[in-house]
Amino acid sequence: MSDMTIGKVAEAVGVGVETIRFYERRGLIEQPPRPEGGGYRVYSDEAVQRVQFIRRAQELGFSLREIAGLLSLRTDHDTDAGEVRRLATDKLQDVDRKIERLQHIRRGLMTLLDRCPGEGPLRCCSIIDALEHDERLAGKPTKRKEPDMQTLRLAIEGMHCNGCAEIVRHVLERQAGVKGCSVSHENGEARVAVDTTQTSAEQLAEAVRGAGYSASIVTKAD
Amino acid sequence: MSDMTIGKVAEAVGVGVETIRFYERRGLIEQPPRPEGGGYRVYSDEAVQRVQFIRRAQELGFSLREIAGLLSLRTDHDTDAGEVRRLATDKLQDVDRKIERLQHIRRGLMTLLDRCPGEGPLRCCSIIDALEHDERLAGKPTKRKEPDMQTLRLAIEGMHCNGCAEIVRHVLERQAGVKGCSVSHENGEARVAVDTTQTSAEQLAEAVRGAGYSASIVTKAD
DNA sequence: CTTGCCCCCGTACCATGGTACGGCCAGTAC
DNA sequence: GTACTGGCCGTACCATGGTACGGGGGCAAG
Repeated sequence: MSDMTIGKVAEAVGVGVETIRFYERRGLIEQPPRPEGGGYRVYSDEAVQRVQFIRRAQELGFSLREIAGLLSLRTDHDTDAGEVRRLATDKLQDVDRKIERLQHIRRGLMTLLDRCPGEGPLRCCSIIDALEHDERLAGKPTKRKEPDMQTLRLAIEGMHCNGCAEIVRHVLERQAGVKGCSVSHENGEARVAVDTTQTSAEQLAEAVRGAGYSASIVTKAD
Repeated sequence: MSDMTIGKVAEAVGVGVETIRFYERRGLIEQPPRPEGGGYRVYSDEAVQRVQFIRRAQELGFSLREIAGLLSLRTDHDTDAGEVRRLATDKLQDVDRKIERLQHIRRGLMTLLDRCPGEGPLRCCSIIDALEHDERLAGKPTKRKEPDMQTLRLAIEGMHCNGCAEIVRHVLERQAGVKGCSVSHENGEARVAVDTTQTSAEQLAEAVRGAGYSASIVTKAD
């Protein structure tokens, strides 16, 4: 398996030869040893591993720049696993933001399709109409007047690990009006920054219960 | 309002001057009339409308190329509204595919974070480990062996308008295993296409209740 | 009539993740 | 030995949606 040419590596991983050279230029993989005078690159199994690492990380949504970071963390033996975890949670938030944005777009399209007759002459087309004149499209989701931000605290039982805390955090962050929150599995507590014109401590607690934990209100909105 | 320079138009719409010239180069807006010999561009209100049209369409997820198509449809009086609707539904599917892809990524990240200790030396890091050796990553979320798709029906009370129906739809679509659903505020009913190996009618009803509506099961999985 | 702001144009550049091309050389198979 | 496959290298190019820059000119107010 060792001593492969670039073409073999590319085939093994399922990418193009040019792609591997591209990763090399980007500093994601180091130049493999070569016979002096510069003949063919000679790759080992590790190189294949490395390229697969890159591909898997890409599937998780990491950019090449971020993957370069992951790879150097991996090599650096002082790295704490918490650091990697932090990168992963950052990426999760990033993905959530993208999903949120797409769902906003989705709602817009649905609204338009809802009132679209679906046929007839163009001047009846509600979609074109909306794009031309509309304040409704931008107007509808923007009509949140004067948010009232507060920080609420919930006591939560039943979280066994950080994974649980993570789940609770995501449940909370999905709630309307929640701008951010931190959940500690050690303390059994969540602190939630929330716009109380859009939700209440009760609703948040209920959402957490819906995810299978017990929740009670420590500090509620005044 | 008429006879504006490019800067005024840009300000009115809230984009950069360069952006307008860029749209012009792309053929999205035609060269406005100018004094012979070529002085400043003179824009009318229509130009502002047109740029706003472009921006709104972008907010709905259309690319500039697609917007060029929409604009020419708009000008062409033979266009049937059905054509526009088709473009919008195509885009909706497109958005749904992107959401689907992001949710796949999301599930992968969550799986990793679930089994991550969150601290300790790097060799214990399950995330790096997974990226290095894993078939599990692709394996875990893919190990949905033989999904069992069914259509369930829920009776839902408390939906006052299409906005409510929309909320319910989104709550349902967030549930694991839900592939699609339609919610009618008139009928007080939701039909949900679901993989019953991943969730149940009860869970879905509970999710709807969590959003503040009452839900009962009309047709459950067999 | 001069100052100063805005606009003109063409071109280059940003990030992102590659893909393509052309001329040349390494290695191998017959 | 020679033909052929495949690797080497630098550079250019793809789409996407702009942003930046520099040298020049229009236009209006003071």
